Amino acid sequence: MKVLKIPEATVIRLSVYSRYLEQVRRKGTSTISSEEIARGVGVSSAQVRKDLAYFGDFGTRGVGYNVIELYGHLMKILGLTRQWQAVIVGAGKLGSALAMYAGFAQRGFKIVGVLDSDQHKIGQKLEDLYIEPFENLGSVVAQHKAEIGIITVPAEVAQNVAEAMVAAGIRGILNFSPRSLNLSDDIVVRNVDLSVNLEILSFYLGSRK
Amino acid sequence: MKVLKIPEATVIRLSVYSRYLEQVRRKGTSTISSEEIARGVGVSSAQVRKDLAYFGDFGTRGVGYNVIELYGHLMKILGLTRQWQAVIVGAGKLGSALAMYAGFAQRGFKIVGVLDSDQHKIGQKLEDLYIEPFENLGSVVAQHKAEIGIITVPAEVAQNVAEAMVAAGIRGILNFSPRSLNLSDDIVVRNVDLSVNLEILSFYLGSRK
DNA sequence: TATTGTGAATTTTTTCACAGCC
DNA sequence: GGCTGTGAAAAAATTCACAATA
Repeated sequence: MKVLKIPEATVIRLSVYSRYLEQVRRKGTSTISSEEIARGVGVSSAQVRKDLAYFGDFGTRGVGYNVIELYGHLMKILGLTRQWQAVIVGAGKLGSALAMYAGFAQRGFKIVGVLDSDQHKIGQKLEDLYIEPFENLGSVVAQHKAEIGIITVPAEVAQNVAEAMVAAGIRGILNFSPRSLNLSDDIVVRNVDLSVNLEILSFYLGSRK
Repeated sequence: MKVLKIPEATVIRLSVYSRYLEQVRRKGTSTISSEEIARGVGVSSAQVRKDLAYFGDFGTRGVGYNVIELYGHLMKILGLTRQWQAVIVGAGKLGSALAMYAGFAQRGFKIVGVLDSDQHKIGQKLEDLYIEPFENLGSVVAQHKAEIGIITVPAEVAQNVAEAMVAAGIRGILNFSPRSLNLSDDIVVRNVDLSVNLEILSFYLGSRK
């Protein structure tokens, strides 16, 4: 095992492996081979072994991987052995749904604030949170030590919101707006443009009939 | 220009270029260089030219690309000059938000049905749609000629829902559940696991401080 | 025997750099 | 003079294939 730059595709797959293992673990299986993991998530077994080898020798030749152990390693690698605090800016349909989405909490991501600049939305309740004025961003981030920001505002204001987040101390941004953000490169950004994903389906559907 | 296999990364970028051009077009700019597009979306200009070259010679040497023309080409390539009908199965937080999400309609994707098997949800109104029983899947798909299915159900039932979609005639699936789907390979599948994206942020945030 | 870990080979993707053209 | 289109070069990611070993 050598330490070097990890392909982003590897990081994505590690996250996928970890969920698959979580599920395998619940069934009580104690040992698993790279071949089984591969089948479970739809990649090659060599790929699984290569991905894992970036981080250590987790398996036993002739036997496979201990499910609980490997799961633990992956959670550690992914930084999921702690809780992360996140704020959402943009309390439209998507932002509100994400604020209440159970999937995030299950993996240790806690939404500590939902902000918007629309007077009509401010004060509305989303489960146990109230929508707050965007101006509160700095204090919410500071108070809850949030490090992750989720952007669900229209494209036109995404850059401004991103800059405000960075000024407030946010270090990583999940950007649902269809606008590429221009930020200092010590800020980690992931773009999740939902329409892009439908458009990719459209491309492949269109060209095959 | 040669016709050969298009990298998926290229398809993703084409979708991103098309949105950037839409925005440029609204400002009234008539001509744009690969360098400007590159800056606008955060890739290299050679990448932009290479991506476009898979599909044709759209530019003029010494001048650049005609914005409206190039936009039209991209929309055509992506299969977005028509409307697509889509059904959503799973009317939880996420599914309900997606059903009302304006971003899809803006790009020609029309949600024609939202289905769930929970008696408490059936009959509820989501803007101009009513949540229908999952059993209606076949008839909804047939009636509206839906070709795209969006899965927002829990992991345990995702595979079943996917198979029912395929049986109903769906050809492309956007899968928001954290489970890899096992389907005949003439079905186009895109996985959009929202937690995976947060976990990737977590990985990069964790390893840099 | 079964399965990992990993160099080497292969394939894919990106970048370079410049001829060709407006 | 400026910018595209594209072969060639470089870099990155994946697959192969097998020695190592429980």
